[in-house]
Amino acid sequence: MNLFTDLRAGVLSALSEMQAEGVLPKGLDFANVAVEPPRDVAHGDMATNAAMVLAKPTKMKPRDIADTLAGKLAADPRVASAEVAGPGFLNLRLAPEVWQGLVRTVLETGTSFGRSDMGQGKRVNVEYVSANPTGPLHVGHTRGAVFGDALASLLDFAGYEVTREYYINDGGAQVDVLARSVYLRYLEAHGQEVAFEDGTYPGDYLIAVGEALKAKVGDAFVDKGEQFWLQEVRDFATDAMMDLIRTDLASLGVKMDAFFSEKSLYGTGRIEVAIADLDEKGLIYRGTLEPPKGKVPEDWEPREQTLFRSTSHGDDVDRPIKKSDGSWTYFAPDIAYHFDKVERGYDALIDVFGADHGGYVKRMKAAVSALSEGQTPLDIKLTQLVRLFKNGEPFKMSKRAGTFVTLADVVAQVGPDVTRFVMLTRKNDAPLDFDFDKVLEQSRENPVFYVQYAHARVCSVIRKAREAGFDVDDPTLTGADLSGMSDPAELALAKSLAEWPRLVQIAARTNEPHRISFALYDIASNLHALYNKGNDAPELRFFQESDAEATQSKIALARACAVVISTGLGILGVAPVEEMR
RNA sequence: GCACCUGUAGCUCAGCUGGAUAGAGCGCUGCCCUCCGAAGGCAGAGGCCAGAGGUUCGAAUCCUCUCAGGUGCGCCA
Repeated sequence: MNLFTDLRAGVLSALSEMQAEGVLPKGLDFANVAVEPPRDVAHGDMATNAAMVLAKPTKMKPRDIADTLAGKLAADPRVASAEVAGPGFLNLRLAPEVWQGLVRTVLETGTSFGRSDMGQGKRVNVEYVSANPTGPLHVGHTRGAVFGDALASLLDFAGYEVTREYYINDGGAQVDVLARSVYLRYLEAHGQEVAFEDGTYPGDYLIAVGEALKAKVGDAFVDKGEQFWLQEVRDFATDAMMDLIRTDLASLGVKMDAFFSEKSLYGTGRIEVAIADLDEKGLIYRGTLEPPKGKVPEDWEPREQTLFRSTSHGDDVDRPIKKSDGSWTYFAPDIAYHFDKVERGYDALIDVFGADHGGYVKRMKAAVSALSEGQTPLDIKLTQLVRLFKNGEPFKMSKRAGTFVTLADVVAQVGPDVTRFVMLTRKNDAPLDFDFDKVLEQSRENPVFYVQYAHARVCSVIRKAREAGFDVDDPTLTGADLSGMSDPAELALAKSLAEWPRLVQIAARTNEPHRISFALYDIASNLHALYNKGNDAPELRFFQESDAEATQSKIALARACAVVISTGLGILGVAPVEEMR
């Protein structure tokens, strides 16, 4: 149920009636007719732009169309009044029963309120995190992980069939570096003095891996050349790193449906197949790229390479898929990976990258467009930097200074729920400030607290009513008499709940889960406003000590609010709290 | 030099498929607690939506150009 689409259907049927009566010509396009909440509440509950949209094609005056439409809509029992305003807006005021019915609907449908079939079961693959398996996840990864996970849940809620996927970059040179670093720790575990030079990972997290390797192979690799151990240590180390990463993700409540190994593309002909597909389409050729304009690398010299004609699918320059020595560039396995995703038959692909991969977007889109012949849309969401603060002071992250902040650090300090919510309080393409102290503050400034507090308040009221012996279970609340719900603060809260299904759809359509956080904040502030109003107006309090019926009717609204907050937090992957401590 | 992202109140940011007088929090100003719902509440001031053109009945939103900040730019992933 979505009040706005319901009302829009009413508007459309009134419009076609007008066509049947000859007031409006046939064959009009109603696609741009919208029914939306007006920005200014003084304009009513709903507004439609129908008259203005249709004025031009019909060569009629907007106000004439609006007047006739108003007459028709006034006959709708849901509409209390319909007024023409401004340049031709039609403002609708809805009958109180509509809002009462809405609260009942929320209580009946529970956490399914706002679910939709918008996605029509289409299969979407959301790839996120995909961090190199060379160490623990840090703060930047955390944002990508939270964003991707919430987006996946959001799309699921909007009726898509979602796969959450992680691409393991275990095929490149960085895993050789990892293997050598683990080997050093292994030697260390055997009592040797080792030095970590440039090009190795000195992090402490590899000490345990070195020891585990010793436990597994004993001294078999000591004093042996790389050719004896590199491959095995590489596999051992990447497995260990992936275990670490999975543990990190689990601590945030992120669980992938699939892990895809880059390594599985090498030596199996899978890269070759993907490239051959592009070759058949005439998009692979040998050539030499122009040097980049402006700042040219000092060692730049023209080289003939194997190139992908990505410019034919919207890229700025063609991209190399083979290095000058004939080996694959990193782009080649990525093409093969996306080819695999296309072949798996997804209706849409989404990649979540860090902002530093921004330069990679066009070529990836070009590749998917070419591989799927334009059939599989790929949306790439970039998550901007996270700036860390402590007590309002910027907190620089540095591997060398040992102030490297990992996902595990963040979760350990503020908990998974706060971490997730805060990471979703900005849109993905804006930088995010994360202050370790502020996110734990209990004040209105802190959206996490504010939203959780709203939910906890409702729970507390319900507990109180139960202690008084009132029946405030959901089935009872659903049947409560809501006819007394008429205070502006009550109606404002009900209206913000009515917008929930619409907001979910907008968020899903734009792939922007942060809209959920803002919607929840809005609902929470309406609840707090109503609660505060109860200070001066005792008749508005949710808990009416001597009146079970009034309590049930008031709590029905509060409970509906809690249900929606809980639903929204569920999409964000945050557990609602029942009391603040 | 080119590409992508960003630019909205003093600060941090929302803003729907283009819709009416552009919103919130903080900060600022002024009111409101003996107790029963102040981990606060109510009200107010504060804007050339970076700038200039254009499209439109209508632009913060779409197009072009300019300016400022961030990110990236063949043989790193």
